[in-house]
Amino acid sequence: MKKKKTLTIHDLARELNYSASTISRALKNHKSISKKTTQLIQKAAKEQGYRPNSIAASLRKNKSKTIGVLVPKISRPFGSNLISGIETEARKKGFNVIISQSNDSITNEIANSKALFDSRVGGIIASLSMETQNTDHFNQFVDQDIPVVFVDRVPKDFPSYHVIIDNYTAAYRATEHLIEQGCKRIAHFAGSQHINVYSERRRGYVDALKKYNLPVDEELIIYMNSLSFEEGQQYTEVLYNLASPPDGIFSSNDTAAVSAIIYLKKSGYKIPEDVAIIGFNDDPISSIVEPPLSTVYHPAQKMGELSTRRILEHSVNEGTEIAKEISVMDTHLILRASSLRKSTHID
Amino acid sequence: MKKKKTLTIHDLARELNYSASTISRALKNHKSISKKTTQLIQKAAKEQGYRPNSIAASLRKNKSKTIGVLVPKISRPFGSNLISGIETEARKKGFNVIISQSNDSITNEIANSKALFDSRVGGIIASLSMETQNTDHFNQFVDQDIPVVFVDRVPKDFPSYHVIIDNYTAAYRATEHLIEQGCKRIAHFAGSQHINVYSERRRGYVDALKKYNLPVDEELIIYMNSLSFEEGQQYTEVLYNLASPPDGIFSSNDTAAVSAIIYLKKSGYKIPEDVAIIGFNDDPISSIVEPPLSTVYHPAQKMGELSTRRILEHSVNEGTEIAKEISVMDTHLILRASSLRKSTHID
DNA sequence: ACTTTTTACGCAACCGATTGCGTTATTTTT
DNA sequence: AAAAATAACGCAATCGGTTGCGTAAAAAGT
Repeated sequence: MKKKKTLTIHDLARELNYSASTISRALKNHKSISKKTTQLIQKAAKEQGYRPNSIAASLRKNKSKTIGVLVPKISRPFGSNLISGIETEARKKGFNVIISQSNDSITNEIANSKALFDSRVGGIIASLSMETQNTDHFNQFVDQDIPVVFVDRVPKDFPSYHVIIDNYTAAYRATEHLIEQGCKRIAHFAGSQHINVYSERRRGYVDALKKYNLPVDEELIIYMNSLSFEEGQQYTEVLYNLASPPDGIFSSNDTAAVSAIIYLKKSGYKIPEDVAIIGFNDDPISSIVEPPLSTVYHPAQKMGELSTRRILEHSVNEGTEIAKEISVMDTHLILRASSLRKSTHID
Repeated sequence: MKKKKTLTIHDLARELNYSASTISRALKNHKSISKKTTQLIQKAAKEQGYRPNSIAASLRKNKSKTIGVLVPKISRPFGSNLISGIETEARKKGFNVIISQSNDSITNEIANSKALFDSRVGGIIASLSMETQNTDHFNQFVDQDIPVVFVDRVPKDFPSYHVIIDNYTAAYRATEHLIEQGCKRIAHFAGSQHINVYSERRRGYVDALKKYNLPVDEELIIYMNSLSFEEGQQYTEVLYNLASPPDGIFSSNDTAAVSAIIYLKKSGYKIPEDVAIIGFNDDPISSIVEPPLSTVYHPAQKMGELSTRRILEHSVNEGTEIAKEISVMDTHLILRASSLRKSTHID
């Protein structure tokens, strides 16, 4: 099994009696090379299956056509849809995508950021881990003029692009919807409050209650660590052992919302009559659970595409000053049976 | 915003009065450098935040610590779990993971394989697109002694590692289970038959029927293109407009199985009493649908981890002859309410 | 005390493409 | 016809580590 040597521009140069520079330029359609020569070289390259070594090009140009991605978990719908969007947009422009996941650990996030830096990515797209409070490990990129785009879970202050949704308004609308459906005591499944998305969702929830003159009862705000299925079940039980349990739940994600639906049905509650529920994200399970879960559409894939475009723009306008620039993407409520009470239709 | 220059070993060399070779060796704990010098250099490197340029190393060594991944769709549970497993295992060993998705198009698959080759990946893990019948585009890797691992959807003949499950036996067991539950007319949702996983599942289904002396009725075998939710609904309708509709369905994936459940419930059928259903994959929706879907556990994450280990082994034992070597991973039935008839318990 | 080995490092080529600058040969301009 | 401009290409340095080979000094062996 002898390794066939890969063809280089030098091999082509020797064979065609041109210099390596001419080969290189011809392959890039550089204008200083005559049409005839260019065609001849490109033909030969193609026939012999020449494949450029992008490692060499990256080294020379001191930057690679690669985008580094740093997300909490790839296997969650948000993570995989985000990455799918990034991949789609990146590949269109000939960029590769290197992925990494922090598993919501700051230690991993730091280690991964170093690995991505070492491979000299041309840009980085990151969604912060649950544990991340300090973002110094992203400074190395800024120092090198490598564009950083934070998406969804973003830091408070960092001079870079942000691609987010309006969590506050979405949460406000979701809560308002439950109120319109007649809910008087609405619980909220909240996440860690140092993460922007969860604190904003809580804020929207609280403000909606206030707006409609409903009391804000801290007893009804459940702070979860991971908003997992198990946590959802566990805290739903707690909630419905209260003296006066809630008649509505706004959950910060679909997983916990679905687990609440399943738990409550088993306990004999009617959804949405006894308890109206709305989630967040529009994960696949939300349309499968019975009754189907109302939720907030989360444009993960599109956020990935836009984040990538931000990186590529910067890559073109080399040296553009990086400043904080925020793109807010649209979301909307997806109303399904878990929150739509018949009475509404009768009204 | 002037770009800080990145520190190189040459900078360190100048500053510490050593040659670049010594710096390089010291950082790698090469034995030919004295302990004292090694410590001194490592200390200085750390203090000044030296970060190796892995692009340069890759060029020189003519191979990168990078694994290329080629899957049909990242956003499907199988794709994202596979990638998650790959990422986890690769990062442990300091390898990066470059991803790409074919969206089940052979054209994309070929283009992506070229892109991965151009970036000189150290190995490649691929799951074939629906359209792939010819795998010549993977020869370039073999020619360069770059290890290729095919996973799940694999070609018939290709001298490389394969990581698969025993689709035949899993399908046989799933069908057998339906028969044990009393089904006499079992339909099968099949995928494209040139893809190993789908033809094997069909084969297992057919052999189980034969084994139990049930007739194989081609009318009950539905060949779908994508096994999507929509296709599932569409063909379930066809199936239940037959003169004598089936009393059981073995679907090649969960998505179509779930769509059948939903369609059939809406049409007034009882699951599993009228129709017992079993799917394949154990996607999250399968445990959420009502009744919960029986299915075949598919170890996507573990398959990713094992595939990665195969690549890394080869990377260590440089020049190992690449031969066809197949790893078959365990699966098992997950039995839930969609297929468990009460009568069984009464027997 | 002299030879052999080992230790500790430096030299310089190399990986493959890119690019600023320079050099002819050919055209165009005046 | 001489000067200027342009076209078409080559030279050689460069990107940042890596590594085979060479060498001087120190240690070990006889």
